Amino acid sequence: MDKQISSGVDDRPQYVQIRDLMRDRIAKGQYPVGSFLPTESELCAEFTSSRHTVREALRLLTEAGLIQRRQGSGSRVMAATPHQNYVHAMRSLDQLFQYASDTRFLVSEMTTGKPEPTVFPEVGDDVGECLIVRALRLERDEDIPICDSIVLVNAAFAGIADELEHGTGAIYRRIEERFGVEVAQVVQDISVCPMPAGSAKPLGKTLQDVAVCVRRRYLGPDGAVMLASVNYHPADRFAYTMDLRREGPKGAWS
Amino acid sequence: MDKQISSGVDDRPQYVQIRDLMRDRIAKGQYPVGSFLPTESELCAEFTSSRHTVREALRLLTEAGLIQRRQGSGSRVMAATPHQNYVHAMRSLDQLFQYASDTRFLVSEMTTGKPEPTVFPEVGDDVGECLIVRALRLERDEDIPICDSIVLVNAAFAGIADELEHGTGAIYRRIEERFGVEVAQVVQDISVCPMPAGSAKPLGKTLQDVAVCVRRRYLGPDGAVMLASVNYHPADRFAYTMDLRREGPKGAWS
DNA sequence: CGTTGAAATATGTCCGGACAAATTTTGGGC
DNA sequence: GCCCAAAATTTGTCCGGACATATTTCAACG
Repeated sequence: MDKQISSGVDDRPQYVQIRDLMRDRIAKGQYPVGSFLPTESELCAEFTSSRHTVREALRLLTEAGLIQRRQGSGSRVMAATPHQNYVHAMRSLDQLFQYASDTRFLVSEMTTGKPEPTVFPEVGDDVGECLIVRALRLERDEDIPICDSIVLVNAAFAGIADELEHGTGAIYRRIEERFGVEVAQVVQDISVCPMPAGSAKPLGKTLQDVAVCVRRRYLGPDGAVMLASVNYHPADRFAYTMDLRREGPKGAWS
Repeated sequence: MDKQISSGVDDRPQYVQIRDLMRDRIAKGQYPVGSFLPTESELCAEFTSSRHTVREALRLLTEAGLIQRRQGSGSRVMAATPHQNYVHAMRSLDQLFQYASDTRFLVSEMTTGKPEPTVFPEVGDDVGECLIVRALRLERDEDIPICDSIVLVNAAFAGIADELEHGTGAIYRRIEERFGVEVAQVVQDISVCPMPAGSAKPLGKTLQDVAVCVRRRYLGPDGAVMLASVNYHPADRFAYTMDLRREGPKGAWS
């Protein structure tokens, strides 16, 4: 059996377990914002893990913006929960758009028919039968939904339906590989809107929350729409911070 | 002297040198998009480094979105260059906030007191009396409100109150000029939220609309908050479209 | 020819250790 | 009390190794 950080069976990697435990402690205020986490050595002792494993967990907490680390000083708690507070590299925003390769695609509905003009106003009226997929993207190793998606697949490529549920990676890329075609152009439209009724529940949000809506159209060399998608993201994932430091004072933690 | 990955003196960490070298190779097409990088073992041999060091470099390339790694498979090149499109888009989004120099500042309320912790959670509890200004920014030559602002001015700089209503330009800049101090650091936090009740009416919006919230803190050299502001923008000003016409690299757009 | 299962391959996880570099703390001198 | 140098502390970098797990390859089989 795998080594357990806390009681109960948990076959996830140790560093994920440690990260979650520390994240919970931070959220509960056991390590208040502004305070310092125990040193790596102390965490190694507590979890009976190697320094490498502990550092891996601390690195995840750093990327999540919960802590900041400084050589010679320690690990300081910067926020109690992700994405709401201040010092967070802009990199994280960029990473939000790289989710396709590393996430699970959980299909909840798959039908064929004409797309609703209100859902896909950009594809026009002259389209015929399409494959329409409703799915949730889940973060790797977690059950956290990244976005609720409605995907429209041109009938010519409806053959990928059988591998949508289990495959990984971007759908357009699999279409390219399987059918030997190439996406020539992608148009993306980003806006914010109230959380749609259909997306609130699967995303664990309410109608009072806000969604970031990302619409994409993938066009072939002939200009025809190969693929179109509407993605509703929980807006709080998009909060980000820019540190516009000008030659900051050395001792000052931002 | 440190071990050199390439010729010449370079005191940066090995994994940074390896990352840059691999990044250049990818950019030059030595490892084309879609191809696989050498295995970790091969890279260890080439650079005479440990696997840990090579993996650190590969991790950085992964975070940059240049490669994608899969257990059992290898490291696949996903893009020749970092995601310029998104970076560019973020920059333009940021430019939308460069309004301060060209807008009118319409003060509706000016008081002194302790800031509400819910409005300015980032300044902490230990602040004393501050100057608190509620104002609307109006587009130049128009009466269209750009955003609803709540500005917190450190008591030490409350003297600028008299010129707030008529001056132009960024407030922090005027504080710098008038008091001979310098802002050492600016931290900006962007998120979206439902339209706050107090901002809906002045902005001509309803509670069902969405607001883009921009929070800024201007810190002095000693780390003290000189100025803090919360700005609520009508979200529809921020919808925008990107044309990601692709040339060559098949990035991970999803 | 397709299928299955074993072997080879490649990355993921984890260990223990060593030294380097940055920061903080300590203590002596003024 | 303040300043400066030495010591202690803490994270950063790097090494070598081991086993686990996912994928690919390939030969044997039907």
